Amino acid sequence: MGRRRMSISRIENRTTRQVTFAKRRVGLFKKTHELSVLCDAQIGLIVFSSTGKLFEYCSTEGSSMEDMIRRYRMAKGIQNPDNNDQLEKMHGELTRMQKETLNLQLSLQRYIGEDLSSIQFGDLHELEKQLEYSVNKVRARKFELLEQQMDNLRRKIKENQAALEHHEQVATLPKTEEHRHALEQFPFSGEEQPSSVLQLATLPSIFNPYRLQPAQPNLQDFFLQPPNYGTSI
Amino acid sequence: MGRRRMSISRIENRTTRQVTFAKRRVGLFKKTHELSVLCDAQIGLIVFSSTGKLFEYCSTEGSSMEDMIRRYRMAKGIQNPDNNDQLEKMHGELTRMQKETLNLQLSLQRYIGEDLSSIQFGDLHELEKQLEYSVNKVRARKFELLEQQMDNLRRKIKENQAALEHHEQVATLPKTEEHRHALEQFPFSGEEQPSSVLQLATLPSIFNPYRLQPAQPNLQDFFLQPPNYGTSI
DNA sequence: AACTATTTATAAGA
DNA sequence: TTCTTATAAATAGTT
Repeated sequence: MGRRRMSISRIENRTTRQVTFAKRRVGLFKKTHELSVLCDAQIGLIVFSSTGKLFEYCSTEGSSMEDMIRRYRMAKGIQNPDNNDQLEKMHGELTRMQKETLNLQLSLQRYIGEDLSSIQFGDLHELEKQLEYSVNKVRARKFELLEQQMDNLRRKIKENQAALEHHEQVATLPKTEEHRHALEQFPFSGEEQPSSVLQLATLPSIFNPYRLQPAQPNLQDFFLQPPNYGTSI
Repeated sequence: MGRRRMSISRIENRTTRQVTFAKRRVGLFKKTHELSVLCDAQIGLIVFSSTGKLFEYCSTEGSSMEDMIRRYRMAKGIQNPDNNDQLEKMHGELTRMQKETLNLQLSLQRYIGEDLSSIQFGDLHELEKQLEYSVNKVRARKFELLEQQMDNLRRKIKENQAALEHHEQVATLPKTEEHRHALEQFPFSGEEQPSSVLQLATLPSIFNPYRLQPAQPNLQDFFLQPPNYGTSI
């Protein structure tokens, strides 16, 4: 539809191509609009020029290209594959975690001696035994640490004494004071621990969780279950 | 471009509209293709007829409409807003829950007497006190329940005795056997509890979580942290 | 689905 | 660029 018949293949002349693009682009959008109006069709048109510029048309009824895309995907049976899958997965995980956390919280409550009214006698007895076992373990551990400290102190005293005796032979000034000071720097360090454990022991108190604060309430924003009991000690 | 000039507004005659749609649709797709070829443009065209049928064109170079959509969103700076937002949110929640669960698991470990090696002496002492407090609470509760049972039994015995005495006056057959049987049906039901608590007490054992199995390992599939310690009693 | 009178789109030129 | 115009293409109404 011009002065000359032309074959449909890429226009090599850059200028001509750009001019043609501009003209035909307008024509295409016009025809698109006409079709959508005349025939009551929903049309979305996305055009990227060879220079990368974006032109779009959408026969919007209030909505926009995104709605067009949604409808397109609906029609194709594609449910936003990548993203939706992930969402599903995450939701499942969240639900499971929620349950797990709830169970853990309930367990902790029992060990903390809260809300015992809902426990049957037999289970109470089991709980008592468990707690006794734990106390014994804790006491044993305390004893262990105390013994180690004692050993350490005894050793230090021995060393001190040896040094002192040696000193009395060599010089007159006693170094006892210095030793005591060095000891006070580390008020309790009974055991030779592997470094990783040492690190753990010096972590912030949030990692000594048995003195933890009540459960974070942030989930209530997202889900509907309201547990909301303090795990206070 | 027809026998008659026509205004661009919805064609009311259904048949005419559908015929026109078919004709113009072909024309539109042809023009779309021509533009993409002549001017080296990338074009995506989505058409829904008024009857809901989908037609699409995409100037694909190996890729398809989905790539077109991706490029479109890139160009618009939109990164799938709704969905991505939700993903972000969920991920945040999951991370928080993970931390919470980890903390709870660590707490439980302590109350169960496991992995005490990483606890400092002072904290051990606190833990001991907490455990002692819990044991006392549990024992108090047990005592409470026992007392209630005793009261119940005493009352039943009294009733029994009264009934027996009354019986000796009225008939000769003693009803003691029947009473004992009735009691055995409920081996331990000391207390008059509110119905909600009663319900809780008879829930499946998953809700008596202090005898719970080790933490569910399902998260390892999804995340990289491997806690994996049994919370066995 | 094919025809054709007419309108519309547009290639090339100004 | 934009406007003009000769001509190709599209298509409304008809068959």
